[in-house]
Amino acid sequence: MARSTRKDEILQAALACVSEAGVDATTIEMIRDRAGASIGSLYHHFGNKERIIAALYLAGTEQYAALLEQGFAKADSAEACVKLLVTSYIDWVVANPDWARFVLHSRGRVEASEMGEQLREANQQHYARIYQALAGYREQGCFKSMPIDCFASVIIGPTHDFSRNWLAGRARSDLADCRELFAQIAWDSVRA
Amino acid sequence: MARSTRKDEILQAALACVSEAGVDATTIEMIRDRAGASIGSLYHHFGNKERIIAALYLAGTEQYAALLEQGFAKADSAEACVKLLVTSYIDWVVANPDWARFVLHSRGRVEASEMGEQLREANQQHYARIYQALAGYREQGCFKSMPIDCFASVIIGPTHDFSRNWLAGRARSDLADCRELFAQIAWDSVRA
Amino acid sequence: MARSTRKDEILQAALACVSEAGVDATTIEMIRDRAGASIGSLYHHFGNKERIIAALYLAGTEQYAALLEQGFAKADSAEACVKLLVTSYIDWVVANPDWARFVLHSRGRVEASEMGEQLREANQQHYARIYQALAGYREQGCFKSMPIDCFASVIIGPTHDFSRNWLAGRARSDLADCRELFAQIAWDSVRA
Amino acid sequence: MARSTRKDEILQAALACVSEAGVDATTIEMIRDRAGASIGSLYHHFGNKERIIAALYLAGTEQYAALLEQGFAKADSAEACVKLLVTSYIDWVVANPDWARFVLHSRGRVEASEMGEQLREANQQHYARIYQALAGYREQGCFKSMPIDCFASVIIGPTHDFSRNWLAGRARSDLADCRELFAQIAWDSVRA
DNA sequence: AATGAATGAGTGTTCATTCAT
DNA sequence: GATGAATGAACACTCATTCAT
Repeated sequence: MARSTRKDEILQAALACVSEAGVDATTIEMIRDRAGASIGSLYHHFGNKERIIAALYLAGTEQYAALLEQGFAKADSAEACVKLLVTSYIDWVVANPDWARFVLHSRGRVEASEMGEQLREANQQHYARIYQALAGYREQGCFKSMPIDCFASVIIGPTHDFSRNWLAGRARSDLADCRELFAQIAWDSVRA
Repeated sequence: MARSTRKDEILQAALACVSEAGVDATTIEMIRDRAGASIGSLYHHFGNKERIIAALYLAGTEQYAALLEQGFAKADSAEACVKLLVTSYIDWVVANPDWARFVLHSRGRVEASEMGEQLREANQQHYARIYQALAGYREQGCFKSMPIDCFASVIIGPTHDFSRNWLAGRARSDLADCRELFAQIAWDSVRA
Repeated sequence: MARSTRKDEILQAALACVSEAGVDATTIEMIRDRAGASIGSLYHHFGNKERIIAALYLAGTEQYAALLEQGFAKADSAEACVKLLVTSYIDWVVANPDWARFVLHSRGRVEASEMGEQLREANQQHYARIYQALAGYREQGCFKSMPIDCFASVIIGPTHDFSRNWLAGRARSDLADCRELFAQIAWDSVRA
Repeated sequence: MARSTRKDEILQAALACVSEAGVDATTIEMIRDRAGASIGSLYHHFGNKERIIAALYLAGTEQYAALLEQGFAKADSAEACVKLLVTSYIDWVVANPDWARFVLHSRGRVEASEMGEQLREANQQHYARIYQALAGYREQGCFKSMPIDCFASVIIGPTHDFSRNWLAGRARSDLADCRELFAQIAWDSVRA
């Protein structure tokens, strides 16, 4: 999709830096060094640091959204949809731990940045897509009645929490092994 | 407990700064200004910025641990214990949103710091206390069988996730109103 | 040899500062001010203060080494070689009092620094060159028998000592006027 | 002589610090720590850092002066006097390497300080004493004719130079072993 | 599109010194 | 005499950003 190799190289370098050192501790110089590019090049392509971080964030969430979209094509029941939210998230985290770490820890900062509006918009679309997929089942009374924001946290909360621990190296169990468990619990927690 | 007024003033100022601006954006100068102390005084009492942050973190988690400890005194069933974990967490977050925001976002940074070992130790004790409270019920078969780290995430995950959103101003519902809901779901998710 | 004007300007400014105030009392700001450069520029070119000092030191010793090398081309007797060590040192000090003051007072500090190894290497080459020039005469028995390190101090010691005093403004006599005296004494002290 | 134990303890601690780290790198806090005293105590006894350093310097030179004075009592010839200057210096350096290192490297700084005048006075007395001891022999024509400041450097220069190298760990030979050699060379260099 | 020298406000930190107890 | 909390000017250094080439 992206033609400019340079731009992608920079983004990859930025991800590696951010994953190792955290967003704040990552400097333009570190990214430049890792990308094998010049400072001028970074600024030519992205304008400033904030926009590099934002681009990284959006690229990360797009990946997950794409994975989810694929899943929705086949999910033909309330149960399948709910479990899909969990399993596709876990699949994405397992496949992209660096992206996941970054996205999980940088939401606040990107939201507060110059690019926050763009992010919130993307996020809204993301949630809208999910709610749209579930709206029918909801009206049919497939789910326990609860506020929509609680509903989201009940489904994905345990997965988020465990993923954070796993990504931080604090978990004993392997995330991939918990796929079915968390999916089942999510479904049990929200089914009517 | 703490005698030194100055030290506490500094810590309070640091909390306010960190809560408004985030850890990285908080400068020594901001804390100094807010505490009405001198730079030298900050360094006399804490040595460096990292140690101020770590002291803040430990003070925050101690509060929650104390609250939990009170609750355990009265919780006399598996259900009560599980629900207590949720409700006391929510109560603490609602009562101390600044501490909560800070603790929730700075764990990684403090763990990676000079004081990380001390923190991990405190954390271990914290979890040990919780597991000890639940161990008896576990052996009696009160809970679904699952890895211990998943067990923890299943109980507290939805609460953590929703609390994050609420603290970031992204929730429509009020956290306090979800107290019983999350407690009940936690219990339903882990009961045998 | 050096192309970068900026780098040389900074070094010249550093020499002036160090000569007036001493190494420790010289601040980056003083150098920056005198060089008419920005702080960033200093750090862009040298990395840190220590490396500025080390670069200065090496440049200074290179000058003297070059002067000595020129002299060796013409010195064709033991006496000429020994006297050359004294006279070229005095000539260098008289011509470059700032460099000399700095080199004489900062050897320990540079040796103890990050760049110490590089300095010791340069020094070793310097001494190796001198010993090589004298080795032949030594074997022919032109010199009194004494340990090599004493030999060096006997030749250059009075000159070093007086140069220190002269550079510190403590000498009544002028260094240049003592050229022949110290050269003759050096030769008399080591000749067989 | 000094009654106040505290004052001496502080001075000893200062010497140790200065010897290990250098004057500039030695902080009041380091001295305080080593002396087992309080900051207030240091300032009570000495007033400020500069005066601690100056006191240290003067104590060091007094030691050497006392040693020299003892020697003069027995030295009854030009040769004995000249050799005494060398041997008593070497004896003092060997017996007090820390003091020697400090004195050798801090003269300029102390001279430039608030206490500089006091030091210069002490120094003048020191040299006056030496010149007085040699004046008679000088008039008798025992020495080569040369400026008085060159005379001093010719006698003590090799010893100073070698002592510096020895104290810095750069000498192969041991200083004590060179006692007679340097004394003899000094005498040979200045005798008529 | 790329380069990298130059910029300078801002950061954490140090440390001699003061002074109330 | 002794203590140590408090002070704040001064420091080395960082780093996002600009811009001429």
